[in-house]
Amino acid sequence: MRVRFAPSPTGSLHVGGGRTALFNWLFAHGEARRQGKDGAFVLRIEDTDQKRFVQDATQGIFDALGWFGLTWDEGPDRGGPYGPYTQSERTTLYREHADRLIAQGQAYRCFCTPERLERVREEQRARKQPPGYDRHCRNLSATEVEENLTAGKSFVVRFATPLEGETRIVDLLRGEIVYQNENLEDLVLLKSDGFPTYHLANVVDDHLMAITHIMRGDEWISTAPLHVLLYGAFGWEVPALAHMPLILAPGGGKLSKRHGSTAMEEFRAQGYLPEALMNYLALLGWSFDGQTEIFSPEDLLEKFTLERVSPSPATFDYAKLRWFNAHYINHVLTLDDLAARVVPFLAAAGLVDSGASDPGHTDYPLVRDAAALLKDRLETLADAPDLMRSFLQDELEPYDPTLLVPKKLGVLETLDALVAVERVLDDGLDVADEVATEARLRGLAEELGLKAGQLFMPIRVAVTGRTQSPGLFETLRVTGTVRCRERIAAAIALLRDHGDETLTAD
RNA sequence: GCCCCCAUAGUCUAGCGGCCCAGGACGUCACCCUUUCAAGGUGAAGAUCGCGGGUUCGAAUCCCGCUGGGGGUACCA
Repeated sequence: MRVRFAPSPTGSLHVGGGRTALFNWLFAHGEARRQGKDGAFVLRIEDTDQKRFVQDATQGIFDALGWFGLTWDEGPDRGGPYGPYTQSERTTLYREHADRLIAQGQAYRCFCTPERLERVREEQRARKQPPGYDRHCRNLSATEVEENLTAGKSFVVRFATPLEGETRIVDLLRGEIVYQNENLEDLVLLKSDGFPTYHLANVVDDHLMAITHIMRGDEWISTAPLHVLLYGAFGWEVPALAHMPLILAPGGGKLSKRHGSTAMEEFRAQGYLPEALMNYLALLGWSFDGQTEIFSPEDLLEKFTLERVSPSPATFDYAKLRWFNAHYINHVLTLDDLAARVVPFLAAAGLVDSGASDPGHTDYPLVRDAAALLKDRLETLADAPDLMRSFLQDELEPYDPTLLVPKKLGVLETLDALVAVERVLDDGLDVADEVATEARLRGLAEELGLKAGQLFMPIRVAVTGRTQSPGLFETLRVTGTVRCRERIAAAIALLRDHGDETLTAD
């Protein structure tokens, strides 16, 4: 069984496209191969629209799919027995096929200008008729065609759609759908610039590339009968069709920038793990048993069946994606894996050297320790710089001194408490020993007549610059005795500097 | 306007005639844990299965209509 993913390089890969690619990949490398069949996933670039072509988009698609974890068996970059896999390199093929249809009388040259087409449509709209091509050139005589040709008029090639009867398509997810031919149009197969439209190129390539199953977005379902008619005109067998449900935006309609990220590369940049995105996207339209939620790529390969893909459109839920991502960070990734993945984000923030993902690097142990403390509150890898900063730099970012003063405690008491902590550190307390540190600080709280929390909060703020952090003692341990000592001293100085105003305000 | 698709809680879904006065997950709320915040644990609220007709002893499940949402209606894919 052979499937294909056929994006057009008009921009970055949309999550909808990413999911279509995923389902194709899961079908070929999972379902097909499990059945002992040959399962090939073909990547084809459909760059037939010269106006919308974007220079580096193809590379961007390769990168996005590669990051996502999909591998293709045949494609522009790796070749294969049915190449070339880029449509702009196959234009003679399409022209030959268009000519063949003209010779068979199943396609014709249309010399109508865009202006005329527009005028016709407007008149139809004015008369409240369905807009569409009026088939003006469908019955031009051979001599008329010759005249136009010798006059050098530009033309497109249109398919001569049957005027009556019906066309049936079988969608694997929906069953049979019947279309009345009278409602179908004479679609353009070849544009005046000699490039094919999607319809021609797609049908020709899918056949020539021996594609057995077409799994594509739902937006193609209404042109499917035209494609089936085309297969028929060529005398080819129609591949199995399955239209994947659309992904909708939270408020309804298409998912666009307005709602948040839409491109695969954006999710990557925002610190989403490919396996979390894959898990989430797989469950948007597919389910295994309605109970299981967590599926590794291997699980998906093992469990995916096209049969269990739902035909109804699904709304993209950013909150649930975040949950999956946090879950993978916290419960699925190993610490070493997480540390390595977090480094690019930390490096971009200037917190560590980009080589720190190497276990042999001097910064690595610190990153790993910090990751161990913070993994339960990282929703995305991009949260890492902010949350891990205090462990990775000597100097703390400036913070509001009033944070040091806990509720129900005065500035002077807080000052006393911090001075006491400083003394404890000077007496040789080693924060590397969490148990000893906790015992000593709890004891200190008692000596000072404070609740543990009242002592812990000023320390936490002094050491991290914020009121929220992992457990205090592990935080101190990873921060290190020297930095702790410096930061306590800095906090004391800070409180003294702001003492006057704070005291009078108190 | 015309053609087509879809329709279970705010969201993703299980369900394919009786096991369902509907199960799981996200989100929400509460409680527990607790040095803060998370994470985790427990629990709760939330769906007259879009509406109306049928078919059937029996329907979320089958049929029809309606409504709603979505897609297409390009020399874009």
